[in-house]
Amino acid sequence: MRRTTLKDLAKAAGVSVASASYAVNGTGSLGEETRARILRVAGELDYKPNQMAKAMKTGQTGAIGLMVPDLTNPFFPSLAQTVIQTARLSGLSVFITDTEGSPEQERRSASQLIDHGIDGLIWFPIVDTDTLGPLLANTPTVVLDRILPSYDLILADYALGGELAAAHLIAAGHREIGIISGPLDAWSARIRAEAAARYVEAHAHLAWTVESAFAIDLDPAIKAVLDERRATGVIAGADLMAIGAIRHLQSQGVQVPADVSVVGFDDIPWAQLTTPALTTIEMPVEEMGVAAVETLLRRIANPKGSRRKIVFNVALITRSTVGPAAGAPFPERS
Amino acid sequence: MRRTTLKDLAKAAGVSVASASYAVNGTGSLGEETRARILRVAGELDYKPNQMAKAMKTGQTGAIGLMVPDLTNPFFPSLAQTVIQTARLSGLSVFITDTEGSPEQERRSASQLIDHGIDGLIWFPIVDTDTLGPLLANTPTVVLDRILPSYDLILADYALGGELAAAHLIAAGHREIGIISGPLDAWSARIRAEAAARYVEAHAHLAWTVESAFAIDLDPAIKAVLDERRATGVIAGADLMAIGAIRHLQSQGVQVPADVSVVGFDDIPWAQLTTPALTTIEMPVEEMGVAAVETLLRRIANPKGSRRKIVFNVALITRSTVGPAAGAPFPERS
DNA sequence: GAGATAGAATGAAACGTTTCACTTGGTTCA
DNA sequence: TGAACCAAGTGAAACGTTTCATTCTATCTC
Repeated sequence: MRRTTLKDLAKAAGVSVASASYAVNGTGSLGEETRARILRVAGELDYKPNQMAKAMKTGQTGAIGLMVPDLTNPFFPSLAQTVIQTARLSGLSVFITDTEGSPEQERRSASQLIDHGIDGLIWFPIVDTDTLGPLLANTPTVVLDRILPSYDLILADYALGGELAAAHLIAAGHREIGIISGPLDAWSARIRAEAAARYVEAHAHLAWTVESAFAIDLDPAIKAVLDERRATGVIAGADLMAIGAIRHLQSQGVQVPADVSVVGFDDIPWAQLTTPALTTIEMPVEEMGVAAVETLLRRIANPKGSRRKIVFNVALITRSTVGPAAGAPFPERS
Repeated sequence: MRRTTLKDLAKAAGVSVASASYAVNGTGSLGEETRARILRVAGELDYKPNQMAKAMKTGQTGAIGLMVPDLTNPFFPSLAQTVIQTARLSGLSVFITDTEGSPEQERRSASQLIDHGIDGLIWFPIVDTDTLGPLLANTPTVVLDRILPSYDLILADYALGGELAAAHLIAAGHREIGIISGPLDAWSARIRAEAAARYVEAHAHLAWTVESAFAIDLDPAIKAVLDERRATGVIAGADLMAIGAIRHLQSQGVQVPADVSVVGFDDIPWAQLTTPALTTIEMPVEEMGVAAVETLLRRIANPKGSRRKIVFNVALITRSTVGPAAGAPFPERS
């Protein structure tokens, strides 16, 4: 009833344990016919190598970790899915952990993963500081969406995204534009907001900027700013916040996009579902997930290679939350 | 630069390897003061037990698997999140795998997980047949939302849910009711549809039943049935399908709920976001996730114990997709 | 004071692999 | 003919733990 071990296999095939190991792994130098015989017997006995023993011997577990800040943010399940699928192609399993938006949890999760002996880690950090440096010293790691220079980096061109969003609103005639940024201690949020702000200031007027968590529920303070109606166009640093803003505006009887236009960021699946459907900046989640796994694999194979940084493109997805600036309450400036 | 091993620790503390092991694990019989000293040295050396070696010796990896059909269905990330969090409380890590709605993938995933040596498995099967029986023979397993009698089962009272949905529509005056069921080879879908149908037939009239995948995109055939407008009330076997139906109806100029009322099932996070917000049947995902982990832990501790079946309650969440039956095109009966 | 007893600590085997170093026997070649 | 070589196969150590069986020492009991 015990699982068959290499020793059982060796005995059954009448060879040494070493030969059995070589046959199973396709390594070593074995006669064509012996190898075939061993493999046949292995099939009959339904031999499956014990990964734990293998892991202990080789130090490789065949598992990688994926740390994301919040699985209920619909952005992350998409990412997780492609990571899982891509990893599977290489026979790797994926430990997923939700760091709950907290650097301490991040640290706990990381050390738990490392204790379990992962071969590598794909990490979507909460903030821009490398809080995990010493912990990850021996673990090949690729970082998503944050600038931590000591790792391989998978990014998207968020500066472009911010400009695209701003340009789109301005092209629609909006002159007073507000920005709801994500937490500024996160690179992706900061760069989006900065690029958008710069563009707005150059071509129109920046009415206000506020900072928000990546969530649908907006702070009362932010709602208050929205209620002042000083901007006819709003750029949100994430679709979740855009949706939150739209819902709030609508609840106050403000029409989107007739009264206020909104553009989001991320193109989460929900973005198509809202009414009106959300105009937003799309980032290639699938490609980023695939790139993350591939880069990790490369890093595992060659821990000392030079760091890699891959930047993906983003694109404006035009749906229905941006309309022409109507009854502009402020004087046009040419 | 090598990680400190038990042997290093033993040498540094001037004791045997065995003592070191006992001290670290709090087992064996050691003098109070020796134990303390070893632990202190362990702290200084930052000793971390090598889980792989431990796993090989004990056969326990401290990891569990979670297999779900589709991570992009927003129902599952919520589940995954609670499972991860609950597991973490017991120091367990979670392998997540997406079975992509396919029994073959399910089989592949399962054997991959087993090879990696999981201590137990939480499984949300695609269909009702135990396709994995032999594979899982030695792996403690709990099954969610399907009736596979040889495992521990975590369920919700979907029959009640179906009745609640039907009763709600009927109470609003609807007499012609259609059902969009999930795949009938899945228990949860079947039982919802059957209970709803039974209730409808007893108290009103069942206009039609169609079967759909758990997805937003509905078959043309289903859209055609919707277009016939033979029902003023629609019960969908999942929120995703309900949303799909509402979107289709709206695209045809049909008002929800003025012309047609819809109730969904699951109460996924999106349900609050649609316009109008979805009236649906809520199931306690968090509690189910927690129960799944707890049941699994119990089963791991006692593989031979009697099977457990936990059934959770469901509740109707009233939002805005159900309204009074207007201009009923069919004669009221009674 | 001798034997028994209990607590404290240790030695070493075992878990299932991988892999280095080695043997064996046959072939090649000068 | 024999040295050299090669391919095929083997033995055994090692990876880092856990844990059984054992030893040692000090204390207790009669």
